[in-house]
Amino acid sequence: MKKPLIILTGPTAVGKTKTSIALAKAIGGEIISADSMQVYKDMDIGSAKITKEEMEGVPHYLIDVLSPDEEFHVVKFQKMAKEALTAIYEKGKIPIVAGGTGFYIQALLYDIDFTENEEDSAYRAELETIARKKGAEYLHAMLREVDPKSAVDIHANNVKRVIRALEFYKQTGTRISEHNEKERLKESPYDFCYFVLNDDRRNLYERIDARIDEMLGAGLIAEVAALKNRGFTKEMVSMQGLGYKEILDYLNGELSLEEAVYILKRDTRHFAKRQITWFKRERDVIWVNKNEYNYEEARILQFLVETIKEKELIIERINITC
RNA sequence: GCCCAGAUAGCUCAGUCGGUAGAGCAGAGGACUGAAAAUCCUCGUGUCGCUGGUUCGAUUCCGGCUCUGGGCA
Repeated sequence: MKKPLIILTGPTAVGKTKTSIALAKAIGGEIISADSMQVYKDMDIGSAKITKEEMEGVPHYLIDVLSPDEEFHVVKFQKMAKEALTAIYEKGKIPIVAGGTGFYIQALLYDIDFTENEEDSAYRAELETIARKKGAEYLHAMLREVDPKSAVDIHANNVKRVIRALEFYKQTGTRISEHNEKERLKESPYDFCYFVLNDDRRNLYERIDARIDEMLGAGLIAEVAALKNRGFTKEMVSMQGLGYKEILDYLNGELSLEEAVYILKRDTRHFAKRQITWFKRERDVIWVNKNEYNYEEARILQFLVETIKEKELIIERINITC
C-alpha cells in the first residue's frame, strides 16, 4: 500500500504558505518545506520564511536547519525529507510538501536515485579550470568523448551541467544520460496529490514587485548586512538566493540600491516563470488557478480537500472547516 | 522669441553614402535527475513624429509644422 503524500507548490509569491497552513489544519497534516533557501537560519526576510506565529502550531520540517555557510543541495534535501516523512507517518499524520523548488519535489516524489559518492571537489575544480582556460567548447568535447548522448542533450554553454555529467562518469563509470533515462521511467512510491497554485501572470508579477518592496521595508538590507558581517560571501549557495546576491552587490558598492532592486524584481519574475515551466512539464499535476476561485481561500481549500478525498488518500482526521 | 540637438520595436538606442531596418533590456516559450532562488537554450515588422518637395523609389536628402531636451535672450 502506497503512503499518502500531498504536494502544494507553485511560483514564488502566489501564496503557498498561507494555503499550506489552512490545508494542514483541515486534514491533520504536517509540513515539509521544499525550499532551497528557507532551510537556512538567519535568512528570514529575503526567503519570505514563514514565522512561528504564521505556523499556527502546525509542525514544519526543513526550515531553519542549516547555517548559511553550509552547502545544501537535492541529495541532502532528499535524505532529510525522507526522514521527516518517516516521522510524520509514525505519528499517523499526512505529510504536505510545500515549497517552490520543483527539482527537490521531483527528487522526493519519484525517489530519484542519486548514488552516494564521495565528495570529489578536486575533480570539479579541475573541470572548472579547464572551462575557464580552454573554453566551454573544449569541455563539451570532453563530454562527447565519454557520453555522446549527454553531449547532444546538454548545450556547451551550460558548463555547470557539462561538469556534472563528466563528474558522474568519472565517479560511477556509467553515463549520466543512461542513468537519467532509467530514473525518468520511475513510478512514484507514493499515493500523491500534486497541486500547483498559480495565478494570472500580470497579477503574479505585481505581487512579486510588491513583496520585494515589503521585504525592503521589513529590513532586508540590514538582514543581508548582518550576514555579510559574519563573513558570508556570494560563493556560498545560500548567498546565491534572490534578494541576497543583489543586496550583497549593493553593499559591496557594485550596484546602486535602485539598480539592485530593479534587478532583484526582474530576476524574481524570471524565476517565477522558470518555476511555471518546470511544473508544466511534470506529470500528474493538478493546477489550481487562483483567479478561477475568485481568490477566495475557502473555495481553494475546499477544492484541495475534495480532490484529496477523491484520490482516496487515507485521511483519518478530516476536519473541514470551510 | 531666437539658436542647437533629438524624434526609429513596450524602454534605451544603432543604422540605412536613397532600394521600407537591427542590438541590448523588457516580454514570451523551452531545457533541467548531486550548485536548481542555480545554470543554460530559442523567439525582434515597427504608419522609422506629421506634412509637402526632389526622385523610378525617401525612414534616409531638402522645406514647413508639431513635440522633447539644452542654450541664448
